[in-house]
Amino acid sequence: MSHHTGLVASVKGKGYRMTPQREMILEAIHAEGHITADDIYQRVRAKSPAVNLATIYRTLELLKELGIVTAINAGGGSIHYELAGEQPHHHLVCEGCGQAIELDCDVLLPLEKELCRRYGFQMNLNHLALFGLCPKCQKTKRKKGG
Amino acid sequence: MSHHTGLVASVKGKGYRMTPQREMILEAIHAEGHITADDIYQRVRAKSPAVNLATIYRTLELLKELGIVTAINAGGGSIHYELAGEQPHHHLVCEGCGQAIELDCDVLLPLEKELCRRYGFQMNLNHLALFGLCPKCQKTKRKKGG
DNA sequence: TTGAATGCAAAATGTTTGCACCCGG
DNA sequence: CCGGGTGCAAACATTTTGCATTCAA
Repeated sequence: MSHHTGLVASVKGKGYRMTPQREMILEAIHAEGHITADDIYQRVRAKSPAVNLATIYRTLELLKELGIVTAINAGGGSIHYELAGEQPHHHLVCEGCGQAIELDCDVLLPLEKELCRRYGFQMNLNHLALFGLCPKCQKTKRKKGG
Repeated sequence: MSHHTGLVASVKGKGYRMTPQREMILEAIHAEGHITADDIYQRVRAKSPAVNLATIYRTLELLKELGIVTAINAGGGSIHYELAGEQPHHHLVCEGCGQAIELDCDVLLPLEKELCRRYGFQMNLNHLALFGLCPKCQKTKRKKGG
């Protein structure tokens, strides 16, 4: 009984088949929190070398449609995926080293309110990626000549 | 005498050559405000069919290094470029109708401060796109059944 | 049994690079 | 003149697609 049993049920419940590939993919996403298609591929291949990258992408597409995972375009190459349904949260993506820091969603509430008040704009809080520099890379940049 | 004369001077002033290609590329960015590499390519090709896409990318790379243009990763495929030096600004992008509302940058200052205080994260305020629904599309969505 | 799911290979997309030639300063 | 800039072609990285085969239900 693995930790993503509920997700397996989600897929089956919506009339889709559960395959070992899909189970491994869900497991990988669950384990990493957020992960790229290729990282899922590496992880799955470690268990089962025959699995194909196309399957990863097709499965991710399906899981997106089912609302089970969300895509995060963190910029700079590849898309990250994570389980939806987790309470909405956000990432601070470092433009220096690429790491993504998790961001408590309450940090954004004042901004959400203000956008609504000033522009009548209803901000999408499903998932947001903010770009910038993490503490470490700020230092590095200062050394190199910023 | 075109409108991007100052930009041409910027490039030459920093010891780089000004070529017809670079001039057309600058003109395209200036004309569109923000634009993808491929859209620059189309625009430039209309004037001068021999120009190569690789030149567009190499020029954009140079212009970025010189601080003349900024790259905006708006998610979903291709990177947008715009002239730097414009005062930093942001967009509220409506997921319903696609329109982009300009956003005063002072709205983001409290958030910037908080991210710095809580995470030591230095947010990139060059250009930000926030997604959501404009007032009109909020109404539409309510009608259709949201 | 049977059509959804997979593997494989090839294509599409966006971007980068090596190299010989060219031309702006 | 000469090194930076260009065109061209090919490589690259990520993602998508067509098709024959396989397997979950």
